[in-house]
Amino acid sequence: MKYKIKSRIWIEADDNILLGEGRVALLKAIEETGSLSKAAKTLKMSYKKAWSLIDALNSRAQKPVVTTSIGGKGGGGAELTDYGRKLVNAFETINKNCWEFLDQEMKKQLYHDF
Amino acid sequence: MKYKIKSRIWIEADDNILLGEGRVALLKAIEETGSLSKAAKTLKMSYKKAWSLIDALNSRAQKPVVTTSIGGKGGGGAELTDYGRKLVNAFETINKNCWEFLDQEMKKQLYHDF
DNA sequence: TATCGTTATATCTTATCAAATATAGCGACA
DNA sequence: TGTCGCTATATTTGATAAGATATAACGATA
Repeated sequence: MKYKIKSRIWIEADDNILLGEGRVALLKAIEETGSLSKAAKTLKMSYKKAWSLIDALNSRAQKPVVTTSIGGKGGGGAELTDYGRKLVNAFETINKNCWEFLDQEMKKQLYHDF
Repeated sequence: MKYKIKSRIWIEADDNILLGEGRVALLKAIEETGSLSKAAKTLKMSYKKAWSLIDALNSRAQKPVVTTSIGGKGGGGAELTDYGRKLVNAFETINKNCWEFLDQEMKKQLYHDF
């Protein structure tokens, strides 16, 4: 059997994307670097795109996910809120469980044919 | 809770997409109409795109999924093979199960917060 | 053998999205 | 008070995907 099953999950709020794999990766990079611009750089993403993603995320989430500061020591920065960390953890847990579930489902089907 | 979880699954063969929701919808339309061009029309898709999808599908699948004929009564046509029908059924079963699984997973997380 | 609706394919144009560029403003700190 | 790296935002350019258009070939049927 050479077939592989893949998946992509995301969370929506009011029919708009709130959180998907890309935003989760960005959130994790923000947590590691403490800055939106550095996070964007490590993900080889434009600052603008990173900012847009976080802006949409914050405006649609029920509580702030990322807090930012301008100026001051180091020029400013960005960091996750506790709520943001919870969201990331929940997303990654569900995503991992989904992969395992789908692998099982695929094996079930393999008993039959293909 | 206003958050909703969504998903998209697909099957790959040799790191190329074999079957996803779009192609499954196309296959079902082919089965209903007996023709690639009519199927494309009902899905508001260009014939070219439909043909490309089916061409990729047939060339990557282990067995033919769609058979076509040119000329003759009605000008020709397209129909699913038994193998194609099995693929469609397997995909839709897995997809439906995945949705249910994710809804459950989401509820588990809701016990905690959000 | 002319007609018809289909498959099959190439080419060109358009639209959409991503990327690049530019610029303003901020506040700690030296 | 000048510098620095960062956030925040608009605008322009470029690349890639999608769409439109055109055309050939095919075989049953009348």
